[in-house]
Amino acid sequence: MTNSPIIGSAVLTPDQTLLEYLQANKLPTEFYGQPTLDIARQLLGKALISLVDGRLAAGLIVETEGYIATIDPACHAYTGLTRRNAVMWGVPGRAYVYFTYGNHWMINVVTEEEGLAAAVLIRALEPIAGLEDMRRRRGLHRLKGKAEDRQLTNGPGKLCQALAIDGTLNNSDLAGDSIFIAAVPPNLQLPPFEVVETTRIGITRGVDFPWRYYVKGNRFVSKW
DNA sequence: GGGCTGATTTGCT
DNA sequence: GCAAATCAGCCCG
Repeated sequence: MTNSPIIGSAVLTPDQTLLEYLQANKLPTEFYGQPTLDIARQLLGKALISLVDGRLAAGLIVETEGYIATIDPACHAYTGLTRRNAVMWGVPGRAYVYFTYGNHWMINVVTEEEGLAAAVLIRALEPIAGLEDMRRRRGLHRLKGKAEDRQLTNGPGKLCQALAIDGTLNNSDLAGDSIFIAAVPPNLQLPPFEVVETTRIGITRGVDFPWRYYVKGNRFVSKW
């Protein structure tokens, strides 16, 4: 009960029931074959779920960025196939998880057909389930309240830590069991929102591409 | 709230 | 060697 989300009209959703709903509403693999930037927009409001160590943790995607190797110097695959970026060249609907800055894992959704390297970086989530596990993994266990909860998942490194996503999940199927993306039940959906389209964060090349998308006004967005 | 800086490892040049 | 799709801590005010 302490982990159950309370949304809108104070409907309590036991985690077990929520998990069953999410598992039944996974986005189909065909979804990921659409153009990358369409996917980046459509992922807003969908849930990213992790079932690691038997624990459910999930959040609504509120910020994404597209990366497309053919024309984008900021894309890891821009200069060609390497061992690190190999998953991006593969089939759509997989997770490209990589390590950077000596500390942080990042999760991307692989898009486009096999042979075209492209992906959508998931940059921020609004937590909807498993908040106590997120606090523990983030080292925020003693912190309570909304101000601190914002720190759980308002950045790409933070959300991976909160959901226990690391390199062992690289190339995993996003319609699979460990991590997956799904539509959420009505009581957990974001209220109707506008999408802000702007330039990407933390890069030094391709800085003018307006390939970052976020939910306008959502407080879990990393930067606005 | 904003700016600066160190952390810490991987993989490419 | 060094830059990297970042973050936390510290300073300032």
